[in-house]
Amino acid sequence: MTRALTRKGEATRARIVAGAAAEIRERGVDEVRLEDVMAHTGTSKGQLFHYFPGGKEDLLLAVAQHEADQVLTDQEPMLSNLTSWPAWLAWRDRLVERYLAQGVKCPLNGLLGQTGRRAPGAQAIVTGLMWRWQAAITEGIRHMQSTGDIGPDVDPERASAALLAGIQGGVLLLLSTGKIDHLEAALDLTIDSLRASALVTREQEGRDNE
Amino acid sequence: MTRALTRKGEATRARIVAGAAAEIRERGVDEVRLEDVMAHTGTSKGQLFHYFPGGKEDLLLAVAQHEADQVLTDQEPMLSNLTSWPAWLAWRDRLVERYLAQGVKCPLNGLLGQTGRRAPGAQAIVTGLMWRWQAAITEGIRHMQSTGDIGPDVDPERASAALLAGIQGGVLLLLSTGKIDHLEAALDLTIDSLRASALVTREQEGRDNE
DNA sequence: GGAAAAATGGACCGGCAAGTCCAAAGCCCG
DNA sequence: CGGGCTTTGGACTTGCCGGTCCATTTTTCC
Repeated sequence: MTRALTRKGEATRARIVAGAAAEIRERGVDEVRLEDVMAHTGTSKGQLFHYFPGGKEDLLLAVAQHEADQVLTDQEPMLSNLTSWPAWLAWRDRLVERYLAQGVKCPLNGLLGQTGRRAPGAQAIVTGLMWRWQAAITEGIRHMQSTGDIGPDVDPERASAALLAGIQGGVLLLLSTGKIDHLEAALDLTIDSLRASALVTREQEGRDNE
Repeated sequence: MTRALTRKGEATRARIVAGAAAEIRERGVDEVRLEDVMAHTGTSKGQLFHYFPGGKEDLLLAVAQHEADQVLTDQEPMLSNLTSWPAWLAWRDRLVERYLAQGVKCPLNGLLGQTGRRAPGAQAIVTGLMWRWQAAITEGIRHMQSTGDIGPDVDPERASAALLAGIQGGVLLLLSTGKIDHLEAALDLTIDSLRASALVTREQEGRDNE
């Protein structure tokens, strides 16, 4: 049922999504007019509604999915290999670098809370993104626990929840203040505290051996 | 220059701001029509433009200021008295309680990033809010340092930046997932790590005395 | 090579909501 | 009490923009 797209159609559809995404990053979700997308991608209104029968909302959904996936791929291969402290730091640096470059243009920014309530699908996409993101971090913490680099008292779910919150808040503060400091502080302090969890354990072990 | 408002005018203006704020909390910024505000506050279009010559944007600005102030007053008197660990916990509880109650309706949510770029004033209001918020936390940390409840190695600016990021991210994740867990985790783990900073210092002192 | 399906272009419609305007009413103060 | 201000009501204008529709061209596939 799904397919009736020729190769050309596929390409056009992809061009529209990419162009719309760029436009949204530039201007913001609710500033983008279908007309802008048409101009930016060299397409006509007929095409837009051909490929996205649900109109704007439909297109927005596709863009959101596209961008959500992008967020995670941008963190690879670091995010999936949080297996040593240098790897964690590399991941941290990638995040900072990425968001510094992105600056104030957050494509998914508009999809939260009420803004996203009108499009339940968009909400779901963001939720899914957060879920996958946190799962990857949890995985990393578990691995570090297995090697003794993170103390066994740390609750991986809770710790990853806190770390993800720090990241999201850091980005949000970057958006509103233009400063990267909050993101850096949140990452560094949270990661440091994970490292400390192992040290404390080791100290205790050391003491036990005395 | 500022005043040409009679008492009645003042009251009407306040009624409009309060009503618009309520409407925005309920429906979201970009879903609210001037007409809704009129209906909700029993006013006419003439009045709206009389009190807010700049139209919708002008009104939105007033509402934003109103809500930003509210965010901080809601945390008082705890926020200004972070002078003992019980006080910190009380503040933490207040935050959780407040955002749990607010749930998914964040009035300032829409003002960030691109959405707020069209209204530079709104951006400034949010930035100001964040700045004041962080300053209060910094103050609390400094005080705890002065009593030895937080280690001297902690950088108050950096720590408060991280904590604020955790809070913002926690609220954002509450908005998108409906779960309060992230906010709680961020608050608890960050505060715990502040407590730990004092313990480490004490341990070191203890060892120095050995 | 030709029919069916997909892709494209763009004119047109319709509704919605912000903002304008002015006339009428009410309030303040000498 | 009366003139000039503020306040109020609401009809009207206006532009915008999403969505519809159909005619034309291109592709696909037998």
